[in-house]
Amino acid sequence: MGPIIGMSPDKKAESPGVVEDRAGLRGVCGTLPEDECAASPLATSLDRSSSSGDEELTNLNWLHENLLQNFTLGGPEAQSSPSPLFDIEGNHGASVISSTAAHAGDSVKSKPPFSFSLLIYMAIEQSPSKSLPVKDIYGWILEHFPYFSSAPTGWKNSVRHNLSLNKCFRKVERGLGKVNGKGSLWCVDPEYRPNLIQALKKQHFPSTHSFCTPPASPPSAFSTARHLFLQGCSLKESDIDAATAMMLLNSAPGHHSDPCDPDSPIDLSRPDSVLVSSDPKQDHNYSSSSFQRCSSRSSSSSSSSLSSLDEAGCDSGQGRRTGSEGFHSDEDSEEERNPRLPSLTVKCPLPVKRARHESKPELDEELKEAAGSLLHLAGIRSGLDLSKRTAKSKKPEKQRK
DNA sequence: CTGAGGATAAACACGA
DNA sequence: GTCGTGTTTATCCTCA
Repeated sequence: MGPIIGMSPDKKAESPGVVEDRAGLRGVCGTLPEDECAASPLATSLDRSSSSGDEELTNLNWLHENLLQNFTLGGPEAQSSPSPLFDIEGNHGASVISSTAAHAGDSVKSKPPFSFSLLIYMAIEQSPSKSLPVKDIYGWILEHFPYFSSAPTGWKNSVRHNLSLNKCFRKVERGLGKVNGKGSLWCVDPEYRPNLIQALKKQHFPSTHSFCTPPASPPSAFSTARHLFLQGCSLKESDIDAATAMMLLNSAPGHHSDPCDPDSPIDLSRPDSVLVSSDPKQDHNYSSSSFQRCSSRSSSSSSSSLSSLDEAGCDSGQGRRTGSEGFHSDEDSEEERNPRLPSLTVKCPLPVKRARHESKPELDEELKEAAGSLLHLAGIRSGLDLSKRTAKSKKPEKQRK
């Protein structure tokens, strides 16, 4: 799936000048110590990009090099961290993303080599609270990708479009009863995080294999970067499959952290936080088709288990329409039956999923507990009336022409 | 050629 | 009424 990487670099690629680029670099350096910034690979990246032009967009050497350096900078602890990307305490993830975004941003005065989904993802992940209002997302993107400062305002529309359409992103109401007002917070649906990561790692590199089994001599710069990236995330394809299986067998509702609660970071090393399908048909997540192209050959093992998951109707429950976005699933119809729930409602890997593995009463109990906890965290009263909430959440039928 | 993913544009609704 | 935000639809482009 080229577009993620390509992102039509040629379309509006030529615009912001060096001055803006520098501005972008400044913004980027804001995330780094000054001395580091001075000696930063960013500079070289910038220089390189300035001199090499837009064709560099599809050349992710910058990412490779900078990621490598970033990991090096991160030191042993960073590398040993089970999940640096999502290690909220350590914030390694933030630095990785920051660096990645920064390098991407300053390495181009043209469009960043990331899809909007990834940009949004990075923005949100970089925020302390792991949730941002669109405005801040705009700001983050502008800060790290100066290209957009001079780009037509349509990109904001695209951002909103992505937020709305992509299942990866969930809206979190800032206050109770504020269902449709301005300024909702957006967070990354933990269920899709692995997929976003996959999108990142698979970006531009069709060969999953190269990632899983890093060759002595890198087949390509980015595959190495991906490898390192994934090392950092402790997330490998095999892990994903294993995680899926584990989830089926062991996951308990209580394990599901509040997706939008910064205090309950998603540990990717935890099976239940990794709901990823490697199976193209069951993959209703990020860039399913690209995954299909990239990895379907390598993992059909998880398809059966995932299909049972999907059959059970485990979705975000938001009933987001997939449209032409990257989240197609066979249970789209299920989503339609299950219209979008208010954010912070229990989302779920849920019980339904495991209906075939557990007795129903136990299941309901767990569901209630989990939902109650989440609602409590969210400050929402927990009168777990899912059906009611579902109905309520259903936006008043918009009378569209 | 086809299908999928992604980008973009536009229209519309809603709330502040 | 305006603006920002969120949703939805349509269209185009690129890539495998």
